[in-house]
Amino acid sequence: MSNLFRIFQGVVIEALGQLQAQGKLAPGLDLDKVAVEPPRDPSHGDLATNAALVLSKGAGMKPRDLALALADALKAHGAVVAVEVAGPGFLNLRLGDGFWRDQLREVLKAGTAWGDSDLGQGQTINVEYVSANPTGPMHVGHGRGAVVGDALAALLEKAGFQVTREYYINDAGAQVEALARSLHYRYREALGETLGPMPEGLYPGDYLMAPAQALATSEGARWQKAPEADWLPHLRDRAVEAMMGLIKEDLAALGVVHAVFTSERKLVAEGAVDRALADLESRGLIYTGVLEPPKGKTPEDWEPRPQTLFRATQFGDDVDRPLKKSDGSWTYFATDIAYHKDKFERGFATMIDVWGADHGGYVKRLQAAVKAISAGVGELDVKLCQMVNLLKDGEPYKMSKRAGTFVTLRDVIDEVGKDVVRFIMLTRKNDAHLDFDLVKVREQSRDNPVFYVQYAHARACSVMRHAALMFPKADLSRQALAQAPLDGLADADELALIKALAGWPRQIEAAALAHEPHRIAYALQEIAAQFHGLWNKGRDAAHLRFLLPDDPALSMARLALVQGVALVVASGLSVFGVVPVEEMR
RNA sequence: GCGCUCGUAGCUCAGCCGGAUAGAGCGGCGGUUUCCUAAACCGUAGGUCGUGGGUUCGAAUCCCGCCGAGCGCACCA
Repeated sequence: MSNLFRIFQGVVIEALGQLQAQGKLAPGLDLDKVAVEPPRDPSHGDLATNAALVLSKGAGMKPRDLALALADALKAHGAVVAVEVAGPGFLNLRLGDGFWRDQLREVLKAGTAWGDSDLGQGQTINVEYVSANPTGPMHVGHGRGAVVGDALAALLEKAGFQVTREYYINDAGAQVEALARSLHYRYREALGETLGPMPEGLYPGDYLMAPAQALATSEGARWQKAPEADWLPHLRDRAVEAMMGLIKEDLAALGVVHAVFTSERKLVAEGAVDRALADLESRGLIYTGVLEPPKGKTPEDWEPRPQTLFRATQFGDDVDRPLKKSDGSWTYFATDIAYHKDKFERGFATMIDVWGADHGGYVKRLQAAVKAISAGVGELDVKLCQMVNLLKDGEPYKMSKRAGTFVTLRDVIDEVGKDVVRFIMLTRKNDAHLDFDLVKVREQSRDNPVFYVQYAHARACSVMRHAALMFPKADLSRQALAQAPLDGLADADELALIKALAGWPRQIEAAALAHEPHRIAYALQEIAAQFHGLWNKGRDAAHLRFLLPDDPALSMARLALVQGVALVVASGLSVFGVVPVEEMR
């Protein structure tokens, strides 16, 4: 465990135990609320604990008295150089410079594994993301879900969870039948027929032309005049296969690879839906009833009729939800229940789904279903991704299929590169709108976070390269730097940067627990800002420069810090699936 | 009408399962600058955290009402 805040939480709890053993503190207190965190204001110290505040009531002591007693106990710890009671009863701890320098050694020893955590204890988590309908290439919005899901999966892995990346193929509904008809249409064109514009409700994009041509070549005209019922299943399979091929190419271009692809059609064919619903049925959670129309917005063709309903209201949903369509087939919800039951039975008590925000109204019912099919054990977290506003130099870059300015995910990746796409997609909370400016993301300026963070890494690498020239005989490997004397690192900003690097494991754990990969982007920007700030100090004050030709020893100490920065930036970028650059072009 | 997501500085947004004087970038204002290759740097002004209650030692954070924005609302996914 490298999260020193968790380590010191243990230290505090141990100290409290000592007080209890000495009869200075009441026994049997609930210590769960005792937290150790960084103080808002660094001048307050390095660590702060609320122990006295949260325990005072149960202990029957004034917070300040408890704090003073705890302070005495904590002073015994070797790394602690000062303990102060502050405010209403906070305890601020200050750790010695030597402790922090040792933390930097730990960073160097760990390399990009710095921040890896045992928090998850190998617990399995299923992250389902993208799951775009196989009806065409991915657009930019899908790309956001892809990046968020992928980074979240990597983040959880770094935090010690065992993650399965999964894609659910919606290959069973009316949409893929429309896709099959669209393919048939293109197929007839490929065979030489001249048809008008694609009928309403079909997929008019030209991405079906190649699969249609392939179909015409390999299977000839046998489906050209045949009745729909004869060719539809076959063409549907061909079309889905082709579209999944497209999607996988797009994902590959983005560096996203799923471990498991689950087919809705296959799930239905194997009877998973029947089994899941039989299970619910046996527990009395399914009934036939008539739903009220939504108040204030009654659909025009509303007709009260009995439906097969799941008792979602028993699990926190607002109304009971239909499982069968009027034609007798399953609703999407019914198959989704089966799918999540399947995931649960495959060993995933914790499931995360990444969806577009327009599916927000669907969250409650599926969470209700997960509770129902897992006897309350399973947990579903849904991350909703808001829209991506594509801009070009501040102007809206409107996407319109008709005007031919439809921008696919692939277009954007080809234009700015996968690493830029990935990073930018993670610079906002998933549920906030995201502006993606094709021009600004390539600017080399302070307000372009991709550049700013990459530049920190490149600058650090640049300093290392210079060091190799300046001190040709020195061993600059991170292992060697970890052994170097670091006493020279004494400037306040240097120590502050070390503390930021030392706090990295906590950032990883907090982001992982919250299922919020975007926090890593902000953490990286802060570390980059501190590093650039330190570099800039060297411009005016020559004695603060990293490389001092006349002082190899101090240079080595500072190179340890520079190398530490590069490693932490690389550690964070690896979570994002972004390659750290060694120099800016 | 109901539900979901949200409402923080002029703009774009952070704010870590409640914590100590609310942060960053851009923009504004005032300076500095060609420097370890580095496309700048330093300083400064600016906020009733939509609003009204409540819980708490303590609320931007949790609960309720209201206002406003986006999304969704049987049988599409």
